[in-house]
Amino acid sequence: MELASKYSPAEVEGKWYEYWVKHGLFKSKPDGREPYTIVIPPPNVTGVLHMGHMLNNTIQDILVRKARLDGKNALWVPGTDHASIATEAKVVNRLAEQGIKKCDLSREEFLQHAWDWTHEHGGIILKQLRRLGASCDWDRTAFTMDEVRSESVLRVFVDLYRKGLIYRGLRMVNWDPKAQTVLSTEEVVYRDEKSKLYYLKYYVKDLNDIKDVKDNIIHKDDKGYYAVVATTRPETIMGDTAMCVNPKDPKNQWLRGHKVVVPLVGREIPVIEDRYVDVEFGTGCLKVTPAHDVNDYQLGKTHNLETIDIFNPDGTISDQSPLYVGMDRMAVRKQIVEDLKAAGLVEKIEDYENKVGYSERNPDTAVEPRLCKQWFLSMKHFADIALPPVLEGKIKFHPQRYVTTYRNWLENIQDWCISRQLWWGHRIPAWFLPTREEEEEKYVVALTEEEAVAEARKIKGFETITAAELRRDEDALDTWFSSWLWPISLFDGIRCPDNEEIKYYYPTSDLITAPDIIFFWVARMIMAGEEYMGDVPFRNVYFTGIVRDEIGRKMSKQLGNSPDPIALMEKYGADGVRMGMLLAAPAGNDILFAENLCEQGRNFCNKIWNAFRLVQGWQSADLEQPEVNKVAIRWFEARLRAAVSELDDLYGKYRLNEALMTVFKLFTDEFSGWYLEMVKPAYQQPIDKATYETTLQFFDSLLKVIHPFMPFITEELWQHIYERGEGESVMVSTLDVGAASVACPADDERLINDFENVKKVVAGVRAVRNQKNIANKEPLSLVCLGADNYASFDSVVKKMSNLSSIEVSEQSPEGAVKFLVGTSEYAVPIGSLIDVEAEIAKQEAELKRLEGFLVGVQKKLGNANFVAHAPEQVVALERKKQADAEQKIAAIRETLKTLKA
RNA sequence: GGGCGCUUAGCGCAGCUGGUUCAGAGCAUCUGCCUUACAAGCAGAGGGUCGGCGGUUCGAAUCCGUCAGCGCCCACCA
Repeated sequence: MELASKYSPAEVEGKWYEYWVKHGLFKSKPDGREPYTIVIPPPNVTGVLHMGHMLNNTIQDILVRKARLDGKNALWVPGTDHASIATEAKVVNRLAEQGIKKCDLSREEFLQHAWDWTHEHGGIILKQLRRLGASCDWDRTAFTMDEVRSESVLRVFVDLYRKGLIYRGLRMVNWDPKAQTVLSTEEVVYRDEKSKLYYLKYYVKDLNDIKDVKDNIIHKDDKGYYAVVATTRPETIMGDTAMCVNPKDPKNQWLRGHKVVVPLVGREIPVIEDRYVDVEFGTGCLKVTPAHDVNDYQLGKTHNLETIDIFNPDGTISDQSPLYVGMDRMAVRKQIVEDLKAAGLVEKIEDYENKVGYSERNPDTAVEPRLCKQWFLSMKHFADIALPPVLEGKIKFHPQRYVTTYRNWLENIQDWCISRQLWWGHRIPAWFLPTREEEEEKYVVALTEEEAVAEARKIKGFETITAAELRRDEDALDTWFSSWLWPISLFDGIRCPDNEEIKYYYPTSDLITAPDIIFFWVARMIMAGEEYMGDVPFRNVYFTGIVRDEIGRKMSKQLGNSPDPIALMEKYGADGVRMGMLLAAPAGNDILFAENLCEQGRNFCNKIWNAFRLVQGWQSADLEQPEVNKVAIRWFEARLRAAVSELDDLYGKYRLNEALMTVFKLFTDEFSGWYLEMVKPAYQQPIDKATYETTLQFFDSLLKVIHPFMPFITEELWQHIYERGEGESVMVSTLDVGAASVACPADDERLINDFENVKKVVAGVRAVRNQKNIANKEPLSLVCLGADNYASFDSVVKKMSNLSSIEVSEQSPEGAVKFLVGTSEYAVPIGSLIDVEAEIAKQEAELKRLEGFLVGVQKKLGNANFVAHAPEQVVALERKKQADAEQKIAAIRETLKTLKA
């Protein structure tokens, strides 16, 4: 078979992916083997693959493929998330493009549109993952809103309600005026913002004269006495129902017991006193708007203040306000400042920097604190059960430092607001009973309408109620309220807790995710796992970094700095991109992605491809095995074994980029650069059978070792290197590097170490060629001065540096360049080519370096304290260093003597 | 305001409980090679007083303190 000199991924990737799927190689069923399970962090159902997914899923695929090769029953479960708020926003936008408003549609009609959208776009991202090589068991593809998952969510809601952990209550919550829904505290992102601090005048009512003015700071103008209130949000003054000062504040004593007038609005409000107010901030006077600020709400409760909600859900001013009704809050801020100025009610305006909360999903929308009745989950209990497994190491975080983050969050946890004013999601299984307006609301929580009716009939006065009279809560649940069940619900462990699958696959092995959802998702999965399975949902959590561009900016659509993953894969091949991603991704650090990293991946593919071309072109014959081949094989066997055990260690520590680097060097340097060059027969000459067969075995092993990182090219070549049966695949093969048969691992180690020195000898000769411009074709000879310490590798040195002979001599020949490897000295006679001056300079430089080194060692050994305190081995080592250095120095002096003679 | 982490070669990083000639590999750079597997390659080379200062120690990139710079997370000061 004639092969192109370049690997072309496009021709092989699709083919092998189909092959894997066709033969069900990604599938898993419970059996007697040890399970290895990963559940995918479900991407948004309408999402499109981005670089973050690429990184995350590459890592998952590597781990799952590695587990398969280790003979485990590996399962990677795919699925998508309905992403309630994000998807609903997209649907609303699309409808808007068609001129349809959400409010004009019934719930059913809207949901129909949402499902249409889901069916249209849903799964695009999963198809894209196939392109990457993701070895998911696709038959198990789940959706957080499919039947099993939905029923699980509702059951859990009902269960937690009955356990008293879910409650409904009026609380100050975070409101997203654009999405028009409440958000959890975790969904609010605070950003530093340059704003203004407005100092407004609140005139004091009925105050004409002030008696005791000591320490007080009093403002007065021709309209009378006034207090000054600093605020960043002047538009909320319409909701002011008090002004507050600290009772201990000396400068504001004069305001105690008075009433002040809200500027522009004209409403009289009392001056209340509370220690909460910071005396140092602004003027020490705080305006209190209980409806629109969390702290003000608390003050309002303590001081029994009126609450005036001046905002509509969409962020416009409500008719509760005397002014600006119907205007948007942001517009009002501008307008009211103008109006206040015009009325002379602004004392001053200062530049100010403060933090403003924005909706995580609508980054341009400032969140509005709002008083709302919502459903909450009590978190204390969950924090209590979720903390120990992580602190005790039953779940390991990689990197470990996230344990602290996790603990801090759990120790200060707030109740979770789980209701959302959205339609796209799991509708809350609560039904309201008909009540009169002034009555407290009555409701029942049940899995179905029938059960709800039954429940309702138990309530006194509603014994004959019918389904038609019940009104189901319109709201949906927070998306994460379904995601937190994912590792359980995927195996139907909520509905059927004793089924075979959940018992086999749970707890899952590894979770691969980004650190920004540690609270949203990771922590809550642990809670749900402990609550419903009584066990952790996974053993390890590997936190990936954030994918940034090469100058460190977060990749985003707005910046346009995010490459299209599909285009990248077309250009470099999926394997190349996988390698590129991983090269940039040390565990726990952000990854600075640059396209040239994919180039490196592509180049590596090419390297493997060409190594295969070489081996594949060999003809084997019944020849005696040359000595050099025997040595090469012994060495590479040892080298491969060492690499395999090193890899196991690195995988265990989740240092995948280092593992990849190990594999890369093993193949490029050790195998291609050394092994193949050693056994390579002369052009068009046959190779002996034994070497040929061993080489194929090595290649086979190497492909297995590389496979988790680069599944496609390894499959392609693995299929060609030997005759394979239909359905066979490198991904389910087993790796045997004969580790068990090694009588003495130390032998391997010594062999590898010796070989490293042999490489240095070869490099020494090559360096001579380089300096003297001696072509590789021209054979040289090598003289080992004193003794040939690596005589058993002579055949290697000869072949690799093209030597005609290796001799041992006490005397250096005339016109030779010398070099040291360890303490052994070598000479390469080059006759008239020698540049005596240059050689002297070089040797003298080396001499100087060694003498300096020797002085350091001697100083150390001359220090009585060192000799007395340091461990014996360390001292012995220093002595050896000294002896070695002295020996080398003597050798160089000798060389210099002959050079100068 | 609290917490966590980072600072080692031009770049992104490794260096585990202090001691192998420990100051490293990869990429980039430079030099020489189109040597019949691979120029998407091969053979070589240069490059860092391990952020500053102080301490512990016989010995510090490694441990401790401190300062500086950077980053992340959490927090209701208007």
